[in-house]
Amino acid sequence: MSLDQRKKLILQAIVDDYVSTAEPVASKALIERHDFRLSSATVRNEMSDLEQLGYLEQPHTSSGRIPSDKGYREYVDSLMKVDRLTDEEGEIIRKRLSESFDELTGLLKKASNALSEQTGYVSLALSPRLRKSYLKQLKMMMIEPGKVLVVVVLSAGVVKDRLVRIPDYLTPEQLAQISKAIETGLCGKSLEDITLVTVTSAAKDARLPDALLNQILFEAYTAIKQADNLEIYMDGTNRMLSLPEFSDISRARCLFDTLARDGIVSGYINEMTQDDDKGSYMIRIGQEISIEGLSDCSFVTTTYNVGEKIAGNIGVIGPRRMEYSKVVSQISFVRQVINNHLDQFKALNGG
Amino acid sequence: MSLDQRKKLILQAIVDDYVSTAEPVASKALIERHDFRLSSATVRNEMSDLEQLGYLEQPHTSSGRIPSDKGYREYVDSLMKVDRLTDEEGEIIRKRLSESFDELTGLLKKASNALSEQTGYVSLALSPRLRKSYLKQLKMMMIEPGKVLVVVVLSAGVVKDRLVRIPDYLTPEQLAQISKAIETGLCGKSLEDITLVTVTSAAKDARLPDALLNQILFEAYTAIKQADNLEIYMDGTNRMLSLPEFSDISRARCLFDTLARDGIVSGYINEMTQDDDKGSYMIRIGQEISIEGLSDCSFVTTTYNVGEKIAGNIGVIGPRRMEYSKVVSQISFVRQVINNHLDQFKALNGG
DNA sequence: TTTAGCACTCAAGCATGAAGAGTGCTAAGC
DNA sequence: GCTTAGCACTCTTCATGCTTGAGTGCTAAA
Repeated sequence: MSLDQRKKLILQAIVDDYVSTAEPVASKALIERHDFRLSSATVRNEMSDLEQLGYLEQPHTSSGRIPSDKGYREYVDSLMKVDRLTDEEGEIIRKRLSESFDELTGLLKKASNALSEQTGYVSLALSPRLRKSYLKQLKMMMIEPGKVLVVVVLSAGVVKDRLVRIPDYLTPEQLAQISKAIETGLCGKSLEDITLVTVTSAAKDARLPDALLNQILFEAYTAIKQADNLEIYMDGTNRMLSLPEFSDISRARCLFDTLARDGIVSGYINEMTQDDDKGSYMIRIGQEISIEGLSDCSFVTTTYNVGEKIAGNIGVIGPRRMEYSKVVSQISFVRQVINNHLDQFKALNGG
Repeated sequence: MSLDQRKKLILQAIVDDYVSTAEPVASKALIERHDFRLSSATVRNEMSDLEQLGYLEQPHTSSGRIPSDKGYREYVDSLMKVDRLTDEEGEIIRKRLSESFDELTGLLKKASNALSEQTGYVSLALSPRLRKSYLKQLKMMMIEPGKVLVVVVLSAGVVKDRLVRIPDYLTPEQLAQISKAIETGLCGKSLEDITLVTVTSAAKDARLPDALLNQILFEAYTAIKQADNLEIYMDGTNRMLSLPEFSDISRARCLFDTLARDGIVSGYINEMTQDDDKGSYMIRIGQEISIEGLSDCSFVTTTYNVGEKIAGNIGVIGPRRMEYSKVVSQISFVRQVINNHLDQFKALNGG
C-alpha cells in the first residue's frame, strides 16, 4: 500500500517544514511555503488521509500535523534527497582531520568533533571492533621493579598499552623471556581466539614458580583483552540543551544520563551493526531505538574500515526532527575521509 | 566590624535552611526550625540588619532572605562545623579507591567518581603538575618501521607514552642509540628544565643526518612535554540539571558549555592553587570565581601530593547553595586516601 | 476532484481577584 | 532599652474566565 505521488510530496514538505520550524505544520502554511497549486482545503484532506495511514500525528484537534516515526521512516527511505557536500564543506572536514597524526584515537576524536560541529547534533565515534584482528607484537617493558608496561600491537596497526604491577623480585631478563614466549606463542592469533588458556600454553616452557608465572600471564591476558574494549568518543551533547524537544529539563536530564551511561550507546550501535554492511548508512528513528531515554531521538550511523574485516562506527544522535539528508551526507563524507586516512597509514605501514 | 553572637547564629541558621530548601528563609520559618527563644519580630529586625550589612539579600519585598556571597563567605570562614565522616562513609570511599590499581589515572578517576557520588555535586580531579618532577627513563620502542612508541617515566612514578611517526628507514639499532643518548643526557632533569635545546644537546654525538635526527628529537621532546599536560577528570555534571538553580535551561547550557570548555576549569584551579598550601581546602564562592558562567557556583578544592613538590588537585563544583561542611569533610577524606595510596606506591617503588 | 465558506476546537495570552506568605513599623510590655 | 504582639502593606502565586487567533473538518457548490 504505497502512497500516491501527491501524498508523498506533501509528506516530504511537512517533514521538511517541521524539521526547520519545530512547530506543527498547518495546511495553509504549507501551501504558502510550497508551490503545490492546491488549496489549503485539499491539502487538509490529504493530511487527514496521511494521519489515518499513520504517517502524521496531530498533537491536538485544531493544530497542525507533525510526522510520526513512520512518517520519518518513509521520508528517509524514499523521499529525501541527499546532496553531496559543497567543496567548502568538504574542505573544512578534510582539513580538520588532516591535522590529526596517524594515531587512530586522535583521528576518531577529531572526526567526532567535526561531525558534531558540522551537523549541530551529538556525534560519536566508536573505536574499531578488534576481535578479528590478530596479535603482531607483545612487549613487556619493566619500568621499575614490580611495575611493567605491557604493549600490545595488533594487525590493524593499533597499539594499546597498560601499566601493571607484578612481584618486584622478577628480573628484567625473566620478564623478557616470558614476554618473548607469549609473543611467539600468540603472534598471528586473532583476539577472539586468545583466551587465558592459550596465553598459558604459550608460556608453558618458562621456568618460573607457578604463582608468579600465573600472575604475569593473567596481566598479559588482561592487557590483550583490554585492547578489544569498545571506546566511544562523543561530542556536542550540550547542543541538545538548545533544542525545543529538550526544553523540559527532566527530559534533558534523562537524555544526558542515558548518553553518559557507559556502554549503552556503544553497545547498541555495536549490536545494530552487521558485520557485512560496508559503506551504507543506517538510520534508527524514535521508538525504533530500543534504548529507554533515547526514544525522542534518532540515530544515523555508518561504518569505517581498518583493513578487511575490522570496522568501527561513526554516528550522529539528534532529535527525531533531524536534518537527515544533511547528516547523511556529512557522515558519509567523514567516513570516506577516515577510510582514506586509514588506508594511507596502512600503505605506510606495509599492510 | 564583626557580627555579634546572635547575628552569627541567625546567619548560620539561614544558610543552613536555605541550603536544604532552596527557598528564601522567612523569620517565622526560622524560629520554628531553630530554638532561638526569640519572636519572629526580633529575628526580622536582625535579618534586616544582616541585609543592611551585606550578608543577606531579599529577592523582593515580602519574601524571605537568602545569603549573599558575603554571607556564605562568613559562613564557611567561621560559622560552619565540619564533621568528620562517619565510619561507613569513610569505608565506602576507601573501598572504592582500593579497587583501583596503582595507576594514577585510574585512582583519580575513581576519586572523582566517588566524590561526585558522595556529595551529589560535580566533582573533578586534576592530574599532578609535573613541572618539578624529573625524568627517570625515556624509552623509544619501534612498533614497526616508521612507528615508534615513546615511553616517558617520571620521578613521581608517572608513566606516559605517545605514538609517533618517524622516517621508516631508521633502524631499531639507530633508534636505540638515540633513545639511550637522550635518556642519559636528560635523566634527573626536571620537566621545566627540559627544552628543545637540552634535548638536542643530549644527543649531539649521534651520527645521523641532521634532518632525521631533528625530527626524532622533536618527537621525543613533544612526548616529554606532553607528560606535563594538565588532565582533568570530571564527574556528575548531569546532577546540576536537577537543581532549581539551573531549572532555566539556558543557564544550564551556559554552565555546561563552560565546564566542557577545555582548560577553563583546570586552568583556573591551577592558578588558584599556591604551591605551598598543602592539605587545607580552598573555597571560592559565586562572584569570587572569575570565570564567566560559573558565577552561580561555588568551588571547593584541595591538594593531593605525589612526592615532595608534586601536587595535583581534587575538587567539587556545586551551586552556591552548597552543603559546604559536608563537601569539605568528604573532600578532605578523599584527599587523605589518595595521599595514602600514593605514599604506598612510592614505598613499593622505592622512592 | 477541487475548493470556498463556515462552524467548531483548542492553545495561548491577558486581566482579574483571592489567598497566603512575609515584611516593616508602631506601640505596648518587661 | 530590648522584645514582641498586632496590623497594615507588599508581592507572588494560583485559579478563573475571557478573548483572540490559528487551524481543522465538513458541506455544498463549481
